[in-house]
Amino acid sequence: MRMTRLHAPTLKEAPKDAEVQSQKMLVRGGYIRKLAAGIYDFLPLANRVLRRIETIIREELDAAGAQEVRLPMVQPAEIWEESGRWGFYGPELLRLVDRKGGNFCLGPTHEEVIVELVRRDVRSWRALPLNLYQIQTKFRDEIRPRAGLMRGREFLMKDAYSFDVDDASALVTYDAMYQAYERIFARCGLDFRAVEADTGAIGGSRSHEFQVLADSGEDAIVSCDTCDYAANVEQAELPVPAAGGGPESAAVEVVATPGQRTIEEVSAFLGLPAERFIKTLVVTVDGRPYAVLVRGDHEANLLKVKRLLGAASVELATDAEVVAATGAPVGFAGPVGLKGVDGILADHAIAGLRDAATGANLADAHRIHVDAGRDFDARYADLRLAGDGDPCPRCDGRLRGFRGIEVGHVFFLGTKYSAPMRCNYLDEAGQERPMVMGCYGIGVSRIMAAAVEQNHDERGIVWPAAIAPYEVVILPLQMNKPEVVEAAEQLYADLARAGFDVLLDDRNERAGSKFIDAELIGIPYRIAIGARDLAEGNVEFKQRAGGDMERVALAEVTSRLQAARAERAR
RNA sequence: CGGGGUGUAGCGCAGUCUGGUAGCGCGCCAGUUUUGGGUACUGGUGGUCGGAGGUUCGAAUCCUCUCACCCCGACCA
Repeated sequence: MRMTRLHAPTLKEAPKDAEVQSQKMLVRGGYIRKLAAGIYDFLPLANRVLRRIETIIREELDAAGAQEVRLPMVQPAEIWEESGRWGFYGPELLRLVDRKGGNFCLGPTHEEVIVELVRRDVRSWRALPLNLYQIQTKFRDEIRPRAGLMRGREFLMKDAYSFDVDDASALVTYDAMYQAYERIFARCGLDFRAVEADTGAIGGSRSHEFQVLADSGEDAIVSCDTCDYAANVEQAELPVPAAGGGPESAAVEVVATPGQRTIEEVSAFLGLPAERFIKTLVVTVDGRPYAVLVRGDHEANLLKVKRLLGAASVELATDAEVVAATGAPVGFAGPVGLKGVDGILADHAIAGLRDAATGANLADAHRIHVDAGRDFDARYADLRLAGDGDPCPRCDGRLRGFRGIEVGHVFFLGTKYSAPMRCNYLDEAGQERPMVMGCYGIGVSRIMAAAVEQNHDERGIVWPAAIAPYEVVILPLQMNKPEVVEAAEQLYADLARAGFDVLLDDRNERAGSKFIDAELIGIPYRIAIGARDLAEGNVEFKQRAGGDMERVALAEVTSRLQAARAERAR
């Protein structure tokens, strides 16, 4: 491709609404343009990157036995009512009404559509397992789209759905997809971790996220420094700590703490370290108030509360609800004598606490010398959020915290959709059974952004070669020197013939502009042709990812690039 | 949805307080010049000042309403 023909409008300055590096660089490099909040145009360079990612996905999924389909984006409400999600999904589901008054939505995901497709035509155990996937634009009306492509409303996604005869077979499929995912992200040149994850709104019983490690990631994950345990912090389990205990403290005493609400304030005021505090959160569980206790230096994980109680919703109580439950303003709740709640739940770390401090359920007052067990009772469980430095639940190692960008997610769904939607088959005994499903997503456009987040420098993008829009860029440095232009044209033709995706910067620009744009766009290999070196029959070869500038004979360029390719493949 | 902020040329911004009919840098077009890290100079193109209504002799500027976008939070996962 010639730069004079390529529609890649590069910018010197990033638009002011760009927030993260990937967004700034993709906009500046002429890859994307924003049309509306969370909705982007993909220009030719971006389209090429997306296609290369798609190709890797298709190769690996086809090899794993999946088949590609294309499903509608506009979906009728009926199938969502049947699965129970029409009422459940919330405003994130963009709903439409057609001219006849029929209700539809833009597909945020395709479980309903695929189940409708499969149950219609698949009746026999002989047809299973079946695994279908598509690569398609999805729409989720996010309340707040942000971070460019990383959390848009419209985005490109690969979604796959598997159907098996039983759990054992479905787990084999799950593992095959898990391994295909590892190959896909590795081939894309990403540094990632597969982590145990919550199943969330999709539902199901087993789930892993594939997280690209990047400081700008929205997700917090922990990974053991010794074994291979890794999990989203929302999901991460913590081992039950050794029972604390110790001598009984003095009798509980109420002390005045005027205006001191946060652990930090009270800790400073009373001169007690945060780990001697019992933090008391009032939460509303399916409409009923509960107290959740965690140590002052810990954070509660409300998802764990939700799972423990099997609740549909758990949220932090409003100020009014706190007052109703504790009789005191927000900031002074405590477990001692707490009557206004349906139950008191406490993290394991609370069990051994002696001589602790906590809210007094009175305005401007706290209690000290509080002993767990003596002064209050609670139901103990693992309720806190894991973090950097916490013990691993599987071995003696320590958990380390990372930020991640979720680029893939695999779910073991079981019969969550197949049972209510009657997606059944007949087994060998002629018995009707629900199919056992799995679903598997990859954020294709998000991979593009994540790759940039993980691979850039101050000058621009540094694409992993496997997903770069072009492999080589040729820069003729003096367009007024016929021999330079001629050599560049010849090399361009030769490299194309040798099977390289090559870009020729044939613009009548100065050398500086060409270098700067080539670095911004991030093409892995750069061949600069200048009159001085050319007189000796040489050109300059440089890899975007680093390394020194190499002087290479013009005739050797193709073999030098082939060597670079081979090096990469190792 | 709550809080905060911004809308003026393709991009980045000044002008708004104190009303007088729109400007700077970059880009783009033409020419000259230059040619190994965003050359220099000259000339030029380009704007319903987010939109509607109002006040006024006169509104980018003041008032009312409205839309869009961004940030923090909640939400989602």
